[in-house]
Amino acid sequence: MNGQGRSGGRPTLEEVAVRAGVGRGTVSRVINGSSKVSEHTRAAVEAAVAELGYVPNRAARALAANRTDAIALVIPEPEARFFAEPYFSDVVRGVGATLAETDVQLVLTLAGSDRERRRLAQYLSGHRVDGVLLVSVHAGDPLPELLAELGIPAVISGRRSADEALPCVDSDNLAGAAEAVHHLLGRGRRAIATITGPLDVYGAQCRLDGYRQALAAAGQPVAEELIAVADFTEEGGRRAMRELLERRPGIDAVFAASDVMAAGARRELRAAGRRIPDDVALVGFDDSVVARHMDPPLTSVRQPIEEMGRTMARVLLERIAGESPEHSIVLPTELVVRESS
Amino acid sequence: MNGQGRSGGRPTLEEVAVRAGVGRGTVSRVINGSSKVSEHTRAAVEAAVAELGYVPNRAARALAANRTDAIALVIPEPEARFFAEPYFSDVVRGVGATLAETDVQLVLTLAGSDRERRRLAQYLSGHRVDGVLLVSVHAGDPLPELLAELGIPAVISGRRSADEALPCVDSDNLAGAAEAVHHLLGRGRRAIATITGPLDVYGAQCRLDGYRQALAAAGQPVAEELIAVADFTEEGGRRAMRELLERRPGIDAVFAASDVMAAGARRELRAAGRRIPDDVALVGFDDSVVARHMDPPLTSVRQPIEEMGRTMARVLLERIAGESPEHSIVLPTELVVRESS
DNA sequence: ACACAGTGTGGGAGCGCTCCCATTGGCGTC
DNA sequence: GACGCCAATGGGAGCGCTCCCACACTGTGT
Repeated sequence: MNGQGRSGGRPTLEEVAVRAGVGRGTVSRVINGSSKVSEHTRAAVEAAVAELGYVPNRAARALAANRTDAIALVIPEPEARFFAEPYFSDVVRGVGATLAETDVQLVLTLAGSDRERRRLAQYLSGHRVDGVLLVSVHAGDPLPELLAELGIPAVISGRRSADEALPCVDSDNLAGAAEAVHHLLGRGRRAIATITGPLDVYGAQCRLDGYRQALAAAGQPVAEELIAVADFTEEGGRRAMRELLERRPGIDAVFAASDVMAAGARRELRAAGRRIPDDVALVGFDDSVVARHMDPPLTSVRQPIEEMGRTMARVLLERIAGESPEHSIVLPTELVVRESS
Repeated sequence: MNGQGRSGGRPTLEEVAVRAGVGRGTVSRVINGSSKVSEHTRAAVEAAVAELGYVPNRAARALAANRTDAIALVIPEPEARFFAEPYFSDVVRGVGATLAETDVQLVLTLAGSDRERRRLAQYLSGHRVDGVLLVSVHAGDPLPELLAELGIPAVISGRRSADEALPCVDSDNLAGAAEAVHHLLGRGRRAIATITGPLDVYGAQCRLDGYRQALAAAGQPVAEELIAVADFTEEGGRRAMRELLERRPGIDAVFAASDVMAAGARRELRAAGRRIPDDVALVGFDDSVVARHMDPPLTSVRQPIEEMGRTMARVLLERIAGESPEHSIVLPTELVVRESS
């Protein structure tokens, strides 16, 4: 269409300045949308930018301004796997959506093995990103402390406890679980069991609390024998279901704290000759693919994962900009009712 | 543990040089593992690096060396969705695994909407990455040409035709499909239908060819009425199945070119009162979560997605380094047999 | 008439690295 | 013993940007 700068390489700020008949500083001001530039000059610069097809050199900018315009999304690999399958892509989509409006790069960092985590720590020490998004942090994880120490802005999703030092964005695990149980009560179920995740995971704890609260709110006693602890895996869900059936054969509903565990429970129920939902109603959590394709399709609590991604990115950008927004954000869940209940 | 550089900020090359009692150039050579440095000097520099906790400033390096040490993974969002759910995370894991051994960053770029694709083109024009990984490129996509024009190294997965200009890494769609059909033949099935993806997608075409070849190899005629074209969606699979049953009620096996379409087909078969696998055997493609959790669990063709990611990254790095490795790599698939066949 | 803000604006001084040329010193050679 | 050669090293010159100080100019008040 037009010459992209005669002398070979990409055009530089300097060249734009010459072309527009102004100084470097002025072009820089225009590029950065900054303050005081006369309307006339601004127009001239913008024209020159357009003609030359000027794109700022990110490295030079980073070097001079001592920032990178990049944030890292840390994925603790092993977890990401069972944490509901589309979770990962949904988070990325959400984060991406927010970043699309800025000029910030998303750098993906996998930290599965211990070796990789060490690399990551090293990496972050190099201050190669302006901020960090942490997904599904685990109990003994040193990363949050490291980040705090290095003074790198960070936002967590899947907090480790009620009082997390870093800002958090989470879904309302408690309310979601409560809604699920409330729904089962509404269907006339009375012997409602629950299969929980590992209770040292805060989210799992919240879901159990939600279960308790919903029963309490309905004036129902909470029988401890109706609570089975599992580990978010299918096999764990199955085992838990077996225990529950042994302890209380009369169960007529199960709230599983994840779809995958619900899938395990379903297999066990089948094996025991229980029909779903006729004999036992089943509700899961996550609303993952598994839920949609289960037989019968599984009623499940949907988390607004993409929105969580968007929100996390937004909060992080605000933090980086030096604003101190809300410390903890809880997003509402939604019960998706299907044939299993 | 030790002082991280007394004067506040991160230590610089210069400071390491002073500390080691050598010149900047020498330190640079050591850092970059480059050529001629005496054993003695190298040791001194390495000691200084360790003591100071020196980490090279990426921006400065990028600016001076005119490279970025970053590659982009372009995700055409809308596609990524139905292209088997874990696809995305598996590719990322593979790519990450390869990059973990280098010092190259993975920058994630979503390009769902047309607007985003334009942004992306703009972005790439800025030469902000050393290379690009393209996943699931579509027929009319201008990206590959743009990249070629800009002279940016790139690698594609999911090529658009047999002779793609850019280097490709794909799974062996044809052989995978053939194996699936062969398997059905081995189970004694004779009226084997297939549900294909959109035939302007090269991979879908290959799978259909595999179906044809397997039948031909077994001396079976290929009846066109046993071929139904769909679109990789569940609903499409369902419709295709309905057509097939109308055209040829005696079908005793179906090879669907994706698990999601197989799920659609299963629903239709159920509705028609056909039992799986007793009346009709069903085989899918992708070996996604859907397959594992279907009822009955679905036999499916597994693609080595993570390995594809690893390979793509490897090939791209080689390209960037100026080597010209294999142009097109085809990775073997694997049939995972479950109860549906 | 003068001083004094207040806008816009130009351009020097780096940011921390790589590239590459110049320099050093040790050693083999005729 | 002078010469050449090469491995090893030092350090200047940028890379393209942002930051910020200094310098016009224009007005306004006295």
